[in-house]
Amino acid sequence: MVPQSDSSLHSNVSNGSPLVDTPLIIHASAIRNSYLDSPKHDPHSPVVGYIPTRPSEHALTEHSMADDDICEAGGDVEGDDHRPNCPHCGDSSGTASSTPQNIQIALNKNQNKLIHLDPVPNFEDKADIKPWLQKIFYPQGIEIVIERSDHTKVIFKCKASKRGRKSQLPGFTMRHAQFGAECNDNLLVRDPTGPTGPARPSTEEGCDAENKQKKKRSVSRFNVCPFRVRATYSLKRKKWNIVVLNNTHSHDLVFNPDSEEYKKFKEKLRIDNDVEAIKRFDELEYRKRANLPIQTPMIPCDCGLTSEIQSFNIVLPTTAGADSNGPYNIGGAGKRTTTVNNIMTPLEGSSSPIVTTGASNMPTTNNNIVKKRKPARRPPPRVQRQRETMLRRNSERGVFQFEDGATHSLSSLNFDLTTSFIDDPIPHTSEGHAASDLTNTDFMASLNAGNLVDLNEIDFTDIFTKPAVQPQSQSQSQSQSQPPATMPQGRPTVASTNPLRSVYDTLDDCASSLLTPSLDDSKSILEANFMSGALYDEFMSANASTSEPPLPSTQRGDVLEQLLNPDGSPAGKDEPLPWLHEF
Amino acid sequence: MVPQSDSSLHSNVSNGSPLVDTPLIIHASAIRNSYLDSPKHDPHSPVVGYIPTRPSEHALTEHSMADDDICEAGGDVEGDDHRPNCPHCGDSSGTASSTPQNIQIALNKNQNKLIHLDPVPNFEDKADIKPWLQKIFYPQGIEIVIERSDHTKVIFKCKASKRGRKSQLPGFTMRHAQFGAECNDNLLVRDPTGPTGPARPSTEEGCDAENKQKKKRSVSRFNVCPFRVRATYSLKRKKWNIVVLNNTHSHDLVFNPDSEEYKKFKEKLRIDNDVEAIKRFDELEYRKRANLPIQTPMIPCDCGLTSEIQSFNIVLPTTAGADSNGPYNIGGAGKRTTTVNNIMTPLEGSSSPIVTTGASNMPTTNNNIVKKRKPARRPPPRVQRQRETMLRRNSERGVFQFEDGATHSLSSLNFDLTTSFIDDPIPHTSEGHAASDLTNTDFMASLNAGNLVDLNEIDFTDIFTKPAVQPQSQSQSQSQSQPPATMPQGRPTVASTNPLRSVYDTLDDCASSLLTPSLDDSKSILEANFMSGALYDEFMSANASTSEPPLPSTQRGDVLEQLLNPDGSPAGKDEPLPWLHEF
DNA sequence: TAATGGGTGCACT
DNA sequence: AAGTGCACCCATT
Ligand SMILES: [Zn+2]
Ligand SMILES: [Zn+2]
Repeated sequence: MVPQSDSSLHSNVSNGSPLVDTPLIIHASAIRNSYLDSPKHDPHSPVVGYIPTRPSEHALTEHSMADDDICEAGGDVEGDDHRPNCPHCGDSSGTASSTPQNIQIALNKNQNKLIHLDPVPNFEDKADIKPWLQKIFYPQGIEIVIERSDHTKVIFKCKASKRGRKSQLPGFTMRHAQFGAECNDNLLVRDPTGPTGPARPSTEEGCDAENKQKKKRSVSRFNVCPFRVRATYSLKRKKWNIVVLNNTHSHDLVFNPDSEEYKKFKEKLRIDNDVEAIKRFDELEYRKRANLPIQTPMIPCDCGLTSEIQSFNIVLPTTAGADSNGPYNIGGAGKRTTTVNNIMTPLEGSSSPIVTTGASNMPTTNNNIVKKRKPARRPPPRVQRQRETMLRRNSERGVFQFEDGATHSLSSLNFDLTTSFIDDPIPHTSEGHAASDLTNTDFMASLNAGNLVDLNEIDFTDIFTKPAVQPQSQSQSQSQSQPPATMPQGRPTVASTNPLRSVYDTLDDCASSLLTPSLDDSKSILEANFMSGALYDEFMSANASTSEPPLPSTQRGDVLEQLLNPDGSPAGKDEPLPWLHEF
Repeated sequence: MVPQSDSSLHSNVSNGSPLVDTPLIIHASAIRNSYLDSPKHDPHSPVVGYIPTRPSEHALTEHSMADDDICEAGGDVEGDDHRPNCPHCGDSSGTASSTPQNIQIALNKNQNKLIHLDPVPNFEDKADIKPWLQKIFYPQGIEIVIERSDHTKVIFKCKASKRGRKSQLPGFTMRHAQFGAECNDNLLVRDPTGPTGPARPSTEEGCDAENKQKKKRSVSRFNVCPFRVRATYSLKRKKWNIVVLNNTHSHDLVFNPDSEEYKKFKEKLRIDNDVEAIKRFDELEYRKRANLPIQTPMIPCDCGLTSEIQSFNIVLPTTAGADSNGPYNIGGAGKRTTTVNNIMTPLEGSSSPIVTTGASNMPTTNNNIVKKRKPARRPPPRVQRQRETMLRRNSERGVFQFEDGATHSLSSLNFDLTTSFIDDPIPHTSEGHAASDLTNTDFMASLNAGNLVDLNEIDFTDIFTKPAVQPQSQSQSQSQSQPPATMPQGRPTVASTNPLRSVYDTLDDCASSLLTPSLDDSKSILEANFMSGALYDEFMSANASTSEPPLPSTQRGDVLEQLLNPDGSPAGKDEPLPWLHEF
């Protein structure tokens, strides 16, 4: 039934955050996998535009022409007729390709914020997805857990933060103060997020002002973070598709190398002999343990608008339609929003409306930019094979692209532990948790100077594929000398602090539903990405402000060399890596 | 901290239903297991009195004297000093026995409604507990699921009802209408019960009156039923203890033989060759499938106050302290309360106070009765062995005892499917779901005529014990000719419709937190108990009003006979049992 | 410590 | 953004 479907859709879009989000375009990063394999997710769900990558070898030929298309999102407002023909959108016909006007339609509708991680490995096992995602999100300070899964779907979300008092973790644990009793009865009402945790309402004990200070109120801290990663398996395409649903967090992003989950993850890397990843994470761990405010650069964006990614840190005010009735803790976030918005955009944390429709607010010039950029970014089909390897690499870096064509990492990482970890779902009225002033424009801008091309990245795709698939991957990894397809060919990296204010505004709109509180300025804001190591080198050498020495050459050995000489890399993760001491 | 403990306690008592409940005394039914093994539950939680059974072979000798004691509940109001010395209450000293004044103290406090299922099998495997409980609760229309478990604890609760439209179950499924959009935003706030389900708030779509009639609002129906069964393993005693926490339901009790869980349960019975149980459930199934308004008699009470068990069906109004802030859906239940109370006690669904303190309302005579009965019911330690078998039997019948000494089944069962199944946690303002008028006083009263002694009950304890333990059980089952210890020795069954109004009132108080809505009078009210078959026979023959023919003799063959001749019983559960046609 | 309470990962349905 | 059954946890006392 249409009403059924529509209402269903609304529950996700309008209810959750009825805000109008600008469509996001993932940076079609690397991989041999055909985007044609992406599963059709809920046709009623708004689909974001994306830049498809090269079709895989088994890709349907009729889809190869979609190479330059943009799978734009169909808003649920008008209906679902204007479904794009993008395979991501579930179009199995594969005959019609998305047209520019489709993009316009998509942009002009209320759309959810979905980020397609298009080229993903051909996971043979559902269990391979999580490690792959962990590689991407751990460096971003995001610990993912499975919210739900079945044969054809895995929903990831942020791990619930440990509530209450001091965590059991030894060293510094970002465990924050157990938030005082905030009388936010509405919180749980608004937060249906946690599918597992019981919604412990703030009962009388919780809200009656100065009741027992300890507030034993079994603070069932509902997991309110709206961030989701949805992996769906398309039986038709026989491929997993991964989409970031809400690139938004109700908490700080903190990499915690002490978490049990991370240890398991790390152990798996060792078992898989994933030396490159091990190195990367050893680096991360060292920085973390040394409490070094080292800033891992975020994945630079080829559009030169990297700094705009900061808008992701903006907590938008509750927007029209959602206000405090949304399923998410919009109301609570609204308070933080004020703080955050003061940083990026002085929206005054109003539960309003500045955000109407992302696309509508977006100047057409931006749209045009998107459209214009796509072709430029997309090499002709004949370079397909070469690009695939590079695309995969970037994919593993967690590189994504906005509609403006900018590639950004999904989130920022706060390495500094001094920050009171805001895992408190209860919206403190600017309790200080959301202390904020992201005056790191310089930092972000400096990232633009980084060289985006990394020829020494190891291909991690094989890790998640069964040995049988590895030969293919191996051969692909040989073609590392090719620049990543994510890099606009011949298109110069635009170093801009705020050259495209219109785009900036667009991003703000896009982040209308973001809850991520601002990061304390006292802490270092880090944009880390799991495969940013080499990029980091480039960045460090190119960016004097951070003045970080380049990583040792071991970081960039070619694939075979590293695979054959796994011990050549500093695998000891608990002892400071020599080359890390330089930081 | 006392305040800490108190608040914790209140969250269960005062918050959930701050009503003052009269302590419940389980009918120390059969089993060889020593009551000494019962775990000490939260010392701050009100403990109900109980009649301990014989200590087991490994029972501490110093506890055998507690045989005639009553483990009374210590209210959390005054503190926890007056802890009874009952092993159930966690008193490991075992030296001092509960005194009558202890009972008085307990009765005079606000107490939780805890029902100890004292003699339970010595489960060797945690997984054996659920089937054992299923035997007890399935016939009562209660499908239990595990809410949480670990090595030392299993918490059961009612299975969440299937929400939304027609269930997938073939025949009649008591799935009711997907409750219309009741704007009960508070509901979820008040219902922290479900530890697993997300609290889907009634968002704007849910409450904005006539929004899409379908109300797709992914009706996350929080599982609001407060009913809990807690099985805890005492490392000290090396024994499992089982307690019914809230003998209260936010829904009708309907036996659904079509549920998958039930089928599994039934299959397990077959695997275990539990012919007697299979027969019992075949009978239940037949009645259900035939939609026969056959009334399975509730377990008669030896105190002659069986009809008072009906108070369990009373939904008490939200009481002082809890009102709508309780963790449970008290507010919603309050509305139903009106309906229900109109039946049993015209409390006018007020959130009030007729109920103050169960004990205080209870005449001391009742307390005296309890005290007096204990000795009479408790044979001297020397008959210990013999009684254990019988005790176990009654235990498996789910026989419980109130402080008044009456033994009741825990709940009533509504077999009639025409009833709109009230699994809607959202409190309808007397939407008709809680249609009610329990004018079955005659029926209930007639139950008192039933013969309580059942010498033909099979001992099911073996079923849940490993084969290694079976020999013991087998030998025990030989002593069936012994009357169950639960039967007052020489004490006549008191047939009373309402002879003890004071006790009746007490029971009302006791049920102050009950949420179970009234049953439609148009449906048959059934008090079923899994081992009630033989009792049923007695009842049928003794009670002309129901005029049910006695069950075939196969129902009462002795243990060995049935075990050796499992095929002799009508195991075909899908075909009507011949002897059931008579109903 | 044992006991008792609760959060939450996550797959089953 | 399936809901929930269930267990592995953790926290408190
Ligand atoms: Zn998050
Ligand atoms: Zn229930």
